[in-house]
Amino acid sequence: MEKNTDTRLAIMNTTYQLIAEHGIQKASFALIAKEVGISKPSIYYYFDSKNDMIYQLFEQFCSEISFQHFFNAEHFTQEQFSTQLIEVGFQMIQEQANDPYFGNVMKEFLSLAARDDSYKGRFIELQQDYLKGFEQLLLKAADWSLIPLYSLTEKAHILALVIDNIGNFMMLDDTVDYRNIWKTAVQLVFLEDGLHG
Amino acid sequence: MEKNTDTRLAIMNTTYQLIAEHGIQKASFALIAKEVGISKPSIYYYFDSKNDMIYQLFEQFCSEISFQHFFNAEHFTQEQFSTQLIEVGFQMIQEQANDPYFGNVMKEFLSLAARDDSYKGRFIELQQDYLKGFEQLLLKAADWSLIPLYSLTEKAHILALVIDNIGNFMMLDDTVDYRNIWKTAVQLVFLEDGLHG
DNA sequence: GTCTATATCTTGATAGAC
DNA sequence: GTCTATCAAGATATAGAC
Repeated sequence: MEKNTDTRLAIMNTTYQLIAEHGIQKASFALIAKEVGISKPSIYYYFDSKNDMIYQLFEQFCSEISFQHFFNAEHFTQEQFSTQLIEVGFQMIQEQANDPYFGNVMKEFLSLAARDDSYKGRFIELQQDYLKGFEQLLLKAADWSLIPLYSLTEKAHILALVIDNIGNFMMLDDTVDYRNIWKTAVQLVFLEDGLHG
Repeated sequence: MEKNTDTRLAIMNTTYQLIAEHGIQKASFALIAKEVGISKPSIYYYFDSKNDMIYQLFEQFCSEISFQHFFNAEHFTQEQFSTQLIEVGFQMIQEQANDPYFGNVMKEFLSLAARDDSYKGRFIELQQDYLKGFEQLLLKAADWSLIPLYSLTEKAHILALVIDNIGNFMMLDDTVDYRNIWKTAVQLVFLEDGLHG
């Protein structure tokens, strides 16, 4: 039985928007059904329960914001390393700014993760991907003698913290030049006369 | 009529914990009353509605995490500036780590703020306090020629993003040395041969 | 696949006695 | 101030016809 029909996609897309607008709890099957234009019990043909449906949405959400999705180590060159790192950060900031639902949905999933270990575990994976991912990236830069090994891990984590939190700050205050913050963060990490043991 | 009784405090403290454990929606008046050891309608003697009560808790929560609460510009000296900044950050990290409910409650309020402008407005105030606060702090350091004016605003914002997000990351992964990340971030900002125009 | 009808539970809130 | 009793609304989920 093939269940990846248009109806199923319509339910998931509509739910994504309704979660952003009203939160998970208030995005009821009644509301979703009304918005999609079907009856409430029809949703149960595609999903076992509301929990099941929310979790499938969550899995899809996570796969689209992985470290690898944005930062591919193979695309970095010795000559343009920091410039490329700045550019990829810009793309990430832009992509999240272009999806008006992204921030709200993220906040909903984060509050879910605070109380549910399934969600929490997935977020831990995601976070460690970013922490380790930036570390691998800077190690590559160190191989090319672009930065020293000293404090390399801490620098990687600073970049992870900054790029991650820019999205949160953007939601509340859009008068700040976040691209410039990211650019400065990368430049500080790649300073020639940087921190030394 | 004096309503700041022990019962009122018990209700608020219990609610704070229950929100951390079950989220705002599932922290029902029935559950709160049971936990406090009173009947459900008794809560209405102290609060007009659930919204009223949650918002009062939110106001108290916000006042306890203001920039001024941690970073008082008058306590910084020319000789020990960066060391003091590192130390105050350590205290902030420690204080949040000591309250096991803090992170979860914060996530709940953030998801509320995504859909309610009253909450959102208060969070914007808080965020701008931190952004402006760090900027004022670095301006003071610049007056003392401890850092150049170039990229000063961006550096201040980097510090705000890092210290704020450390709390979020700590919740998911406690194997990372977050104190060292903060220390490195401050050191990068205060590098003698830093960024220049 | 999609529907109508309905069961069951939980919620925030009120009435009114003491 | 605190209680018992109760209401109306909204939630998830199921039964069963088409």
